[in-house]
Amino acid sequence: MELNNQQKAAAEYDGGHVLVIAGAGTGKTRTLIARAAHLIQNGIKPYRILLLTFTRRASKEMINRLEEILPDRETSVSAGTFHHFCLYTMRRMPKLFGLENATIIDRDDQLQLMKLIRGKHRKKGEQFPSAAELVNLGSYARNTLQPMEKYISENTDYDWSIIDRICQIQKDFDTRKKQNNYLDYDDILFLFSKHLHENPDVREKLRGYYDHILVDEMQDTNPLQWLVLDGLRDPAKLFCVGDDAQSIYAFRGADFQNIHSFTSRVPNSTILRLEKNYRSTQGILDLSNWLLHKSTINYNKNLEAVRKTQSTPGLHDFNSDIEEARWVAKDLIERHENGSRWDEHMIITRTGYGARAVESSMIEKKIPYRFIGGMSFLQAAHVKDIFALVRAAASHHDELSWARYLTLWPKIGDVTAARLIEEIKKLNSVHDAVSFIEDKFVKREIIPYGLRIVLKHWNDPPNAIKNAAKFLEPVMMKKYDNWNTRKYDFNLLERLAKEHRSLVAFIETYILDPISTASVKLLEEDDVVTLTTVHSAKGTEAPVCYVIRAEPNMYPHSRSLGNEDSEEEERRILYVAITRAQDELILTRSLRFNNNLSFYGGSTDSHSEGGSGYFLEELGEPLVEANTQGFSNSFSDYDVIQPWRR
DNA sequence: GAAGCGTTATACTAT
DNA sequence: ATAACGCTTC
Repeated sequence: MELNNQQKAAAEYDGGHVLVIAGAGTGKTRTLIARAAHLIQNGIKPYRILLLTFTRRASKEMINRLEEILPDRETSVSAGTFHHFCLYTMRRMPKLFGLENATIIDRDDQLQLMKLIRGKHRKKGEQFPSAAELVNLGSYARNTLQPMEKYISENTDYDWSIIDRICQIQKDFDTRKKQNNYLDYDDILFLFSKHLHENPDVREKLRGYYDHILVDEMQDTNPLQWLVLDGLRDPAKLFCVGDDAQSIYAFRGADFQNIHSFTSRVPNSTILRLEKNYRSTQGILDLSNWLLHKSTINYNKNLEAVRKTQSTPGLHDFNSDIEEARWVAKDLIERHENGSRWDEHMIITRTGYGARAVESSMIEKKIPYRFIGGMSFLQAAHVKDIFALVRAAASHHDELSWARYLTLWPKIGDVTAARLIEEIKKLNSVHDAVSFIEDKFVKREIIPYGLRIVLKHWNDPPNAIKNAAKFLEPVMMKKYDNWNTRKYDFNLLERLAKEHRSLVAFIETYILDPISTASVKLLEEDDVVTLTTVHSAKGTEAPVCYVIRAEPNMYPHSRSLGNEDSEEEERRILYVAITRAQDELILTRSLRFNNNLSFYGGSTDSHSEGGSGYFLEELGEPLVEANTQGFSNSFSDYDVIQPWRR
């Protein structure tokens, strides 16, 4: 593999711990792979290298590329996300961590559980933080290692009376999780890190496992994740790669400044830099540099292209998001007809919701695409129904799943289900629970029968899913009026299940790394346009990138207004979006709703102080080629039928 | 008292 | 598309 001097110095560094500060497009991934290959070639056993990435997608890609350059060797490097790594390490030694029958729960389950608890604490008609906010507050406090009380009092305007109650709710939430043997995302890291730091046996054992720990996207690790890394180092050496200008996970507790304190936090460590951009043309980088230079923060970044080809980003204005979407589809088709592959194009959106119009246009024009980061396949109500049945059969402590399964049946509502679950929790096993339900519903034996079916196929995931779906079909047919479009999803689910030996592992895999509906449907097709959120686009690139809805209230997003740090993070989000482009960058926006009106009610008058602070307000030539052809005073197109309202 | 139905509000990023 | 909410029915 060819490397430049800086990349080579990093890949072959033979000292203590290292932080590699690498700007966008400077060959971060390439250097990480080269580092792993270098270590293996010098006699390090692959399984003694731990590679932590942010998504499973990234770890898969790195392993594949590593196998390409080291074809004849054993290349099974230990790789995964922080959550994946922690969970599976604990699963391998369940007794050490006291984790034998844990069920992993996702955000939806957290919300569900929180709603139950909030309901008990809230007085009727009272304004009180939503379940989602309560979950967020708790999660943020844990990920930043702060006491709830301190975090809420310093960062919200709630009275002490409310704060006390929020803290009590959090305690109840934790208790409820323990009763149900639930582990949420934070618990996985928290439990792992707790044992790592408090139990010397665990610590010695784990520290002996690895010689080198390679970490991607270091700027997005939060204090809790840092605790995990910190406990694993020495003798293992850290090799962390990151870019402060690409830190976009503050909402999850990451602090872009953590990059700057690396050498003080880690004794015997060095900073190396990668500075040459291989990805983009200078025109794209000029715009990126301009964006960062307008910040009050000095990122000390000035990207310079190695590539000699020139291109100026385009800026296209439209009357509405619908016109904008149609133009993007039309432009894609033109490029495809001129010989480009679909997969050379990436459409980047700030929010999943903001991509709706574009998605409709793609469907309408039959452009193949996959959506990364949108609504997860598992979040669809009908898939959750199947999973509830499977999970209920896995654990009689899993109250959320039992509640969902039981309330699918007529005449069983929340209250009846809750009563039954109270009894079920006192039993000793799932089998006792099923027998109990059989006794309770002697005249409705179909209700326990579903559980029997799943248990019968327990060691055969695809058949368990197939039979569970078949069993629930009459119920779901009644529940969903668009059943015909939903039912095909179960074939896909069955196919996914084939790759797993146990039902629990199957479900866990997709809770830890959800897969979007569109990408499941396109498992076999690979020449597709990628539609992605900025957050999911991190680490990827494409020859042609459309940054859609690059308008006021999106960059910065209206929800961030008023908080300087949040607005600054929005700048980095836009920076990440535009630095994905290799050959061509196309910014599109519709100003129609934004000149005087706002989506969320805040003032968008960008000329007043503390206004929208729109990042592209003063953007013009020569940084971009402005195109206002699509923008007119004609309102005629606005009342056209909106394609997604079919 | 509990279930079930119809109406309405809501929509940022993610392991 | 989905969940919360209020109202009616059993």
